[in-house]
Amino acid sequence: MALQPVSASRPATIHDIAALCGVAPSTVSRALSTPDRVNIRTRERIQAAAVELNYTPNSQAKALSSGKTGAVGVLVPDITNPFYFDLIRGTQLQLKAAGYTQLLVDTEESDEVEASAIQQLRKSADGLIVGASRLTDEALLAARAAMPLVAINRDVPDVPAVIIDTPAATGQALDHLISLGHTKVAYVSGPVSSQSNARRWDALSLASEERGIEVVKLGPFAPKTQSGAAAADTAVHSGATACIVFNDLIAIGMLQRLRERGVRVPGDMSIVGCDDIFGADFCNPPLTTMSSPIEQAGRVAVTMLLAQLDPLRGGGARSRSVMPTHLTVRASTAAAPST
Amino acid sequence: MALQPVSASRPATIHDIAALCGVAPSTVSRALSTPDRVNIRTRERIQAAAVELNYTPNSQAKALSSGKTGAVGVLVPDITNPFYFDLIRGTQLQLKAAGYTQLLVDTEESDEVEASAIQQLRKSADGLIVGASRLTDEALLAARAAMPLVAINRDVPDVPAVIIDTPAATGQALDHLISLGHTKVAYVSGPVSSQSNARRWDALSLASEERGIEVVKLGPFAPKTQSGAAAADTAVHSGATACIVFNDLIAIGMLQRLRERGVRVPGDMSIVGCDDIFGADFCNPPLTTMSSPIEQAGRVAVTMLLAQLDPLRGGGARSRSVMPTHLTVRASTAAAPST
DNA sequence: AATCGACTGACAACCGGTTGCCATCACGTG
DNA sequence: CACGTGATGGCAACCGGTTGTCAGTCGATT
Repeated sequence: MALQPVSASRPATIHDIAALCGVAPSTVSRALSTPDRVNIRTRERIQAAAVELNYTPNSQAKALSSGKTGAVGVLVPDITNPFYFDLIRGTQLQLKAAGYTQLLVDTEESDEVEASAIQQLRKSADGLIVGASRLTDEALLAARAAMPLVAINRDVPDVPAVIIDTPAATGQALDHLISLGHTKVAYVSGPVSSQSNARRWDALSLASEERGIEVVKLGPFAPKTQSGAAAADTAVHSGATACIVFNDLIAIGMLQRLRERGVRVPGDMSIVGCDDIFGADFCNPPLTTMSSPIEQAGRVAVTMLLAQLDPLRGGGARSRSVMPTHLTVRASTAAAPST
Repeated sequence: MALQPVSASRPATIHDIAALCGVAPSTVSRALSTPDRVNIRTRERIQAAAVELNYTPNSQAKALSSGKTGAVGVLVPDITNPFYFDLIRGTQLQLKAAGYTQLLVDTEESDEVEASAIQQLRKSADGLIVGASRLTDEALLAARAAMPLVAINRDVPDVPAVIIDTPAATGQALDHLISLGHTKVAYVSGPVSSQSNARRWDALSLASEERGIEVVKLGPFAPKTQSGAAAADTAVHSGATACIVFNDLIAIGMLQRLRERGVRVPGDMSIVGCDDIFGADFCNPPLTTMSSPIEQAGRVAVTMLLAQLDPLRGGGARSRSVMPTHLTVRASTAAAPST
């Protein structure tokens, strides 16, 4: 595509094209959106004029009359959480490929902000992708009833969702720690309103029971590096020799605090993070963590949403997609200290 | 605000309210947007009905008739670059406070994508914030002529801009390295299309001349951690004992590569990054870098843009804002190795 | 009491498209 | 040659608001 300069004059409308070609505006509309409905010669004249006038359809007007906005809202609790970077990139790529615009909203980890954003977006978006919703099951179901929606990391019956299966990986993480000789493990938990957190803890306590090992729950902690200091102190005090941490942000914060306190990682304490975010590979020591295909999850969510929007093309749309997760072992885990 | 459940029925319009109150739609419109224009009793009846019907104005329709979209486009070259996280958060916060919606677009470091995004946004946004534009000066000026716009880190006459003054900090960085005894310094450069890169190099070569020290230019390299490997190898080969690097992403990548190669940082080679992004404080070793008030830059850009949009309120709107930058010394710089 | 103007509400046009419906026309068929 | 048919283009209503204009009401002024 040639680099069209942005002209300063008023953008062209279908009326301008119509006047230039001596046809009715409705014919222009058809020539551009339902080409078969118009004689080929007229159509070509119109298309040429459209190019000449550098015509771009007004998306507002289009949305108003057709009811389709061509936009999809993407809600995330915290834009600055690197976890969501990859998610956002995934949705952005896939939406763009399908000709949709992404409306990104930061819900600030608040159910109220989230609810009002959804309300707002009912008019301005065709569908929604909701990351780690803080809404109640009922509210999410209601939202789903009002408009096409795909949840990410939120498991509610009848709400289409992409689930990153970190609970399954917690078993792997625990086995990894057991194989290193750890006998007392702590789970450093995230926000209470996070369903991922609950699911992960459930899976972990079940797994620990099966394996006959003690796992204590610490927290909750906010999913930020700054929370890592408090988490680290609590972990040390708990007497555990290894921690499975809600996410890498907290884990990285713990790493820093532990170093300050002279607690060696992994010598004195092993740390397992979750998500394998940007930074997990170059922090000190590099973090053993549960790797998630986050960007792919974003792409899958978009695909599922578009299938809802356009059932014809979507075909056999899945309403639930579970993304596998695996443990990436780096240098923050090692044999338990000998007592 | 109460948590309004999202209802499944068709959203209410001013016509619904009008019917309920037995007035004309135009009166409803005025009651809500020009309250003074309507008798207080009618107004209150209408407002009550609006609340009861859970009315939300249709932003598309509003945009179409009023010409104001209530949205601002924010263009960044790469969403997954942590530098832009902070910028995005800054713009998001400030825009939201002013009642605007943020339309985030990733231009993929491409001038073509950027130009077409701007073209697209002319209709759907009231103004634009363009981060690190890849456009030519002329194209950017033309865009500015077509719609309100604030550039970030792009210095073009007559284009309002927020400039993060990293060039000034390069002098500090160089002095820091000189004081540590370094005599051969390399500048690891970023993309050729980046104006920040050019400005930084200019400032650096000027400063080096004044101080009578040799600075060689390496690169260009893409602003990604993956480029760090190539950059590190080139830097080692150049014989320099210290590098000032285009940004922290490349610098962090270099850190990793240098460790792999057994080159000690800062023992054998000192590294200075730029931007102080997420991760610069916890990489290994923690990075000496030029800290920028990035989130603040985003907020300032929004303020400047809103002043353009609403000259009445904006008052004495500045058309250029320079954000100071300072050197944050961490552990990636130390005395030059004795030969 | 007549005049004036402020206040208030309704009507209708408009923003830029989409779409149902109808009129026209050319063509093929019986 | 009359008729049916499909292709093609125009008209007008509509999406949900905004806004200019006008008419009616009412109190105040002279």
